[in-house]
Amino acid sequence: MQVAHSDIKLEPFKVACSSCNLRELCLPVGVSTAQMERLDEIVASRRAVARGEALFRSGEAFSSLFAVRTGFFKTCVSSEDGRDQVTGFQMAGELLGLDGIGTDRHTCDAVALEDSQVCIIPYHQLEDLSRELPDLQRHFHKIMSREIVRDHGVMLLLGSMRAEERLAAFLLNLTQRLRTRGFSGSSLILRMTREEIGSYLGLKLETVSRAFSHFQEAGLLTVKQRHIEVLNADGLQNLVNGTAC
Amino acid sequence: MQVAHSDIKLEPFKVACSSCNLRELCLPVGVSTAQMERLDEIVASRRAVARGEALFRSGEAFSSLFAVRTGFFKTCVSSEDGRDQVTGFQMAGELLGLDGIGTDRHTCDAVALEDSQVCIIPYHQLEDLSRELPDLQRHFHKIMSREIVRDHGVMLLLGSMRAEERLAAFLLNLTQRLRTRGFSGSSLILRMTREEIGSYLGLKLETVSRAFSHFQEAGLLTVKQRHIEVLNADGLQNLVNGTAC
DNA sequence: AACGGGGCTTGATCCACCTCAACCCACTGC
DNA sequence: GCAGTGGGTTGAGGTGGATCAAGCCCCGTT
Repeated sequence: MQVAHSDIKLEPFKVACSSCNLRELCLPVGVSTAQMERLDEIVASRRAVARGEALFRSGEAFSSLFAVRTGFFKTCVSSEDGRDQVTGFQMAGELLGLDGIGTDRHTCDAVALEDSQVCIIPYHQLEDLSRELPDLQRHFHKIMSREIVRDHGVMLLLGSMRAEERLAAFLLNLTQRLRTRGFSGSSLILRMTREEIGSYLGLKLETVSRAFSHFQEAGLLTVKQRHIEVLNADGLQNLVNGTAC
Repeated sequence: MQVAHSDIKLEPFKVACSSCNLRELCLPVGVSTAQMERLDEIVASRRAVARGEALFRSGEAFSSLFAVRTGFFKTCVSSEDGRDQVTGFQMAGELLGLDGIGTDRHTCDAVALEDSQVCIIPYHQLEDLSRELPDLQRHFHKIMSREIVRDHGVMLLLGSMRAEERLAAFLLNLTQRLRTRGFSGSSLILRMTREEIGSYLGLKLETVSRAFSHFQEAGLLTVKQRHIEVLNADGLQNLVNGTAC
């Protein structure tokens, strides 16, 4: 074993959207290759975030957006009185930090659930560039809009679904996003605890655990720790739709 | 009385952000008076929406944003299986339609809760103009970001608060926004039904009604139909904070 | 004045989820 | 190997809010 300098932390390689395999998922969607060089100029560095570490915390000054390059994050808001709510889980190609634009301060915490890397997108440079590149501007707006639509979907879930429906919807959403990224979509490893899932879904961890067990008994999936094997995605979908009672 | 043409519906007057009394709340915040003339060019018309009527519905093609000029709206999403969730209430100066940017289709319904007027903001023209006016661009981004932050707040509410805490938080939010608009903040008239409040808060209308009655018994406010008089805003705030059990 | 209806209130009962508690399992460090 | 620890499961019992149901109030209509 002659591994040298193995714990490299920051960009040993040039970061470049133009050569990134996530460019069809991430910020550069719709930006021509010629224009992407301009984007490469401003998205010039990466940052490693170890599991459990925060990329940013609520209250910190906002200056950059972050694109998940590898790994997995959660975002959570908390109220003064200590209430805590996971507002989302982010995987490769997804943007973190949009909440900070409104007040120039981050309004939530972003915590890595596994060792991760993010690309740093200096926000003011992005604004400047998006004035020059309409395609970039358009897609950036779409990303923000979709975040709003996603949030509305979560409100629907929290406001009107029962526990098992919520968990089924959550699992289908996860597998869908994994499939978009070229993963199987039937076999997945949860990066978050039952408690974090529960917080996201407005449930207690015991309820999440029971729902998993029940899904397993019903033959919808198998659970082994954090490893989930989805056996009957349609069954989960029916649950979400209220078709199966 | 020599009023002629009194039931004018659409812009008899020139619509102009520059002379609008909502300009400190609405899209033009931060835009200089010189630049505001450019905005006036694209925000050229208004639309009246009668109580109960939809400004737009989920699935319709998206082409414009709307700024509430007068009146009151709700937005709601629904799932295939008929679940319904009110995602927000909008008053003067607030923007409607941001959800449509992501997919070029509206993803929710916007319904007037009283006779209302909106200013029409053709979206592509706004994009074009915001490339020329950095102040406009910046504020537009802030508006979208704040919508995301607001949604996170609703998730916190839906995911971790009990019924009375939710209603208290809702009322404080409403009075806060009314105060920003120059209203008293202690006396308000609800434009929505108990059922709509319940949908927004993830509760049944009976629960909302009981919570109101309980608040009244506790001397926090008086309820007469849709007329609410807040007597003890701090008391409501304590409820939200969990200070008072 | 009577009628009708939508919105609201209130009571009684039920049940989905929470709470509390015990225990298990996988992993880590000694 | 063994103890410690954090995460996960499962059970028993409690409860907040849903559900079901009755009746009221306000208002517009006849």
